[in-house]
Amino acid sequence: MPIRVIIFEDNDKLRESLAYLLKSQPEYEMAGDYNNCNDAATIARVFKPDVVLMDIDMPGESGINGVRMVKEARPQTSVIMYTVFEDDEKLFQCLCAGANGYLLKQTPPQKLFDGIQEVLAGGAPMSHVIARKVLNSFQHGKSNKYFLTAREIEVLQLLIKGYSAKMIAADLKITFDTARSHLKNIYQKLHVNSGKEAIGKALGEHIV
Amino acid sequence: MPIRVIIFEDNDKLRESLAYLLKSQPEYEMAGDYNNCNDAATIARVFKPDVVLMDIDMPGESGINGVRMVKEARPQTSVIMYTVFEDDEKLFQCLCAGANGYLLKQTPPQKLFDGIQEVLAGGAPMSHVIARKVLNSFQHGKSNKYFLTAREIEVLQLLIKGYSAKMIAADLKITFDTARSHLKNIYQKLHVNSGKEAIGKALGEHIV
DNA sequence: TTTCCTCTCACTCAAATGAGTGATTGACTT
DNA sequence: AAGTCAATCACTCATTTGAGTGAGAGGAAA
Repeated sequence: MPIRVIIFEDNDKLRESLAYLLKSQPEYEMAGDYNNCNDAATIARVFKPDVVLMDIDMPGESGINGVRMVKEARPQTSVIMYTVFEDDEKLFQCLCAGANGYLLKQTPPQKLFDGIQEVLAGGAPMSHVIARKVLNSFQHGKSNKYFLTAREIEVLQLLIKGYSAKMIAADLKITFDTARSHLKNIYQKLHVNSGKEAIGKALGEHIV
Repeated sequence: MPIRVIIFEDNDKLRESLAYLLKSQPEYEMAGDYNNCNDAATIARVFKPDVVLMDIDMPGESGINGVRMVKEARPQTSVIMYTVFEDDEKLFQCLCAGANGYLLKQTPPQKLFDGIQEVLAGGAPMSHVIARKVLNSFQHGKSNKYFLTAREIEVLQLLIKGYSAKMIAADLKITFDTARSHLKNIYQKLHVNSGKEAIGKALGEHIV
């Protein structure tokens, strides 16, 4: 019995070439390919795919919601994210939404096929970079979903105590500029634009 | 049966004149007067006072701990704080420690006697200023132990959302300077020196 | 009536902050 | 050997912030 695959990908060329590749392999059956995932739930229910390849950035519903919809409609379907982005935040959201794998588009087709086999075997195919990030997120005890480094967490903790950049620098025995550099990186990872927002987010989401 | 009173007050003159006043009234019995409350627990247990007059700022154990000790040693003893300070923070701490009344030292002796009667009748003698503060602290739903005004709470909530002074001003339709004015007042009441600290304290102590 | 408090607004000044950019080092991976 | 990444440091620039001080208007309380 061939493996039923559905693709959600708004880039027409990429989607079609992927579909062509899969169709050319006897062990796969293309059950459909779409340039948006607005009806992902229905599609999953009707065509009962074994595997879904899902892009993240698509017009209309994002692939993140796409995962959610597919998984709610048909939990036994495996969903593999297939995207150029390795955005930490989106990565985490996809995993929370129930994605079973996360491959970057730089992945060569053969690896993609391997990934499909792996996910069907109960595995979790991930690009190396992604895998490390996921693992790291569990090392630190907290819910470090923004992938802050150990040093950045230190800095964030001091920031929450109300320390200024100068005080943080003194406390950690680093330069003023280094402290500010860490702060800037933290703000980026947390998607905020100020220390105040960072503190609010950190305390609100129990990052530290 | 005379009312047994004990005074804890480090100002010798004030303590002695209070003691003298009380001794001159037949309905009161001075059970002791001390310039510190380090042994307040023992004293309360041994002399079983009906009422304790307690200063806040004393060498050694503070009057705040004094209240706690007396109340733990002998819960049926009524404790009246008698102090020059109307510091919001200390006021709150005293109330939490179990004080039954809070009179300012500007209170004339006659009012002090009235207060003693009131507390024995199950009342809660408080200077007017104090009374209002205590009431206000319950109007706003939260644990507003820093006596922030309604407006200040609004501002604080926006601050926690990461708003800058400029954004707060726009949101509340007030001037930039007024917004900053509120912020400065909030920092004072919260005993902090920056918005970051204020956010930390507010979220940490569930003020909002 | 007078006092007190809250909210409002204004001005100044030094310091802190956010942003942008770039560079070096060392560790670890591939 | 080449590449990636964390951590370190540096310099600039416009903006924001904390502080200090002062003041007026309206309302509630004594």
